[in-house]
Amino acid sequence: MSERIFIGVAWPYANGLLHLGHIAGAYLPADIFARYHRTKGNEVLMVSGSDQHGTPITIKAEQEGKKPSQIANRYHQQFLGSWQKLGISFDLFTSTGTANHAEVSQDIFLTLLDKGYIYKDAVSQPFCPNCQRFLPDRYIEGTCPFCGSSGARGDQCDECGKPLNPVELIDHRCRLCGTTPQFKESTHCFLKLSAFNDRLLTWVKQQSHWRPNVLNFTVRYLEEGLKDRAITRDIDWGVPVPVDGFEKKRLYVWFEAVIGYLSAAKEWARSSGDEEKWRSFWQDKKVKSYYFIGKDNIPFHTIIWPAMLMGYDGLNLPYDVTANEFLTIEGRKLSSSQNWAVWLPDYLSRYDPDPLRYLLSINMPETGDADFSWREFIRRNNDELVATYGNLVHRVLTFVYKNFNGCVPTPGEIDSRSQDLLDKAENTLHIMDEYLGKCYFKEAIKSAMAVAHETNRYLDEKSPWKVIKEDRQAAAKSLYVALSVISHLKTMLSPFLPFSSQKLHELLGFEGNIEDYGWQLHTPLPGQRLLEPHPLFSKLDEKLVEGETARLEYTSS
RNA sequence: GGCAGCGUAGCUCAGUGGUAGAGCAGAGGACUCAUAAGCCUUUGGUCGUGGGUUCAAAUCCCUCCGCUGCCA
Repeated sequence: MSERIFIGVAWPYANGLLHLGHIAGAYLPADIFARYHRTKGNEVLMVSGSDQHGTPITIKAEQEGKKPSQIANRYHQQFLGSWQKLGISFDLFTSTGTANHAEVSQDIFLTLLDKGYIYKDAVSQPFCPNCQRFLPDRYIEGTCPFCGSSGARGDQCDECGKPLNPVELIDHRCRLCGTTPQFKESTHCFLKLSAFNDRLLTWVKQQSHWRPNVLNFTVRYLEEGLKDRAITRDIDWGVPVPVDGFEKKRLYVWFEAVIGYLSAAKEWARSSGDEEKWRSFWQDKKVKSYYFIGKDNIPFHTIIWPAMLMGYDGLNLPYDVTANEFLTIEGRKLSSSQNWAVWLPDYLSRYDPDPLRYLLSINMPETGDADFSWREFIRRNNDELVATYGNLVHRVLTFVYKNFNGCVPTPGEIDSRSQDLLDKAENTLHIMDEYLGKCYFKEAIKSAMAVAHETNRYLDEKSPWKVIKEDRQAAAKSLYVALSVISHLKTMLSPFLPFSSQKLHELLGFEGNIEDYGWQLHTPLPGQRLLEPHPLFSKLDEKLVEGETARLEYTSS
């Protein structure tokens, strides 16, 4: 029975590069999940896009003397290149800068306004009399009242990390011209989150399949009680507020960005030629919607976005919000501003995608923070990916290629030891079904690797290189079984290691796209022609550890 | 200051009431098809500290220490 699965992935902010934390936290698990479901024959819609709005982008633009849209576009192009190289298979990766997104956001806004879930209220806002404009928190700087640093911003002090309100700053001033801001009344729109508190709590408590950290965090948040939040700002970069008198205001990013999940689905439908197709993912109650995000994003996806959807009515609520924990680098918290990170474009310029996908899969921050270190990366690549799996494939393929004219041998009758191994492979496929369906990625890939391990053991027991001298038929049988298991492994590992799986698919003499062969075992046929074997992965020199780690130290300030 | 999480073998991590686990690193061995890879055997932990509940605790409760995150 084919299912339909909607996959929403966190929207990366278009003011900086992607790093491994983003990948381990959201993009890789989402991609594994999408590939798995597509291989099973399910209909998948996986979308995301770059988040182009917000003051960090306008500040960066002003610093560089460019338009915000130029900054956003530059990073958007970078993102697209990274997805392609890393094999993150979005059905659509758009941005919040499209006319479609503005239209969809305004529709949701107006509907919520109309239903009374959005109301207007006056608030006091910092205003620069010289620039004649209201100032977002980040446009105010001054001296931090806690640590005395002179470069603190209105939202936070980078030096000591304390969050701040603009009024708390000592000697606060406009970041653009240095004038001391006044406080002026401004009318804004508020989302009436308080109206959804009870409904959300009832709904959330039914989600027993959510990860405990997501569920607990959300319940506690709701039990404390939601406060209404302003969803407009006095800025000119963003989605216009479709209300008279709000011409100089914009929708606040956290309200508008989550709507991207819906607007992207609509854009995807339009470009597929069937404008109404988005409905099959958003209005069919049987569809399950999954959201892959980092843990810092939980309340937006388990509270705010569901509240907006409840208020709008008629669209599917999230089925699961799989928030991953954080990735640390060499034991230290990742920090973009301190440049303590491994940047994805940099990684991809020097290494293959699958080794990274492997490491981040088997050491995914699913239930707790996980660490990335270059030493561990190289070790996992050399001792596990190359030695256990890659070498298994290579030793079998080269031996068969040399001794059986490059063709799959004919097995004869299968003995019980061989049958046990084949059964284990088949069982593992079912076990992985179970794990992947629940988004347990670590356990899933571990069980596949256990099959590779078992197959190495099997080969040593059967030692076809010795047996072939007296009993060619017996050697043919064990090699045929090994080839079969390898063929199964390429399927099991394909959501995790798409590039090498496709390569192995071809080495084994299969044609076309591995994904089209389905989530089932494909035994090569006796006589099937193999391609000349080449190793799937390469060993990495351990000396790289030193260089890469030093590079990290050097670039971080 | 409030809330939450974490602290398990040298390293990276599993393990939520019933005789401490995996991989890697270390030691020894048999093999040679393979990217000196693979296979077998093995060393190694009073599960952060102190207390409590229980027939039984890494696992539940409390104290403290250390680290992290969120909030104020």
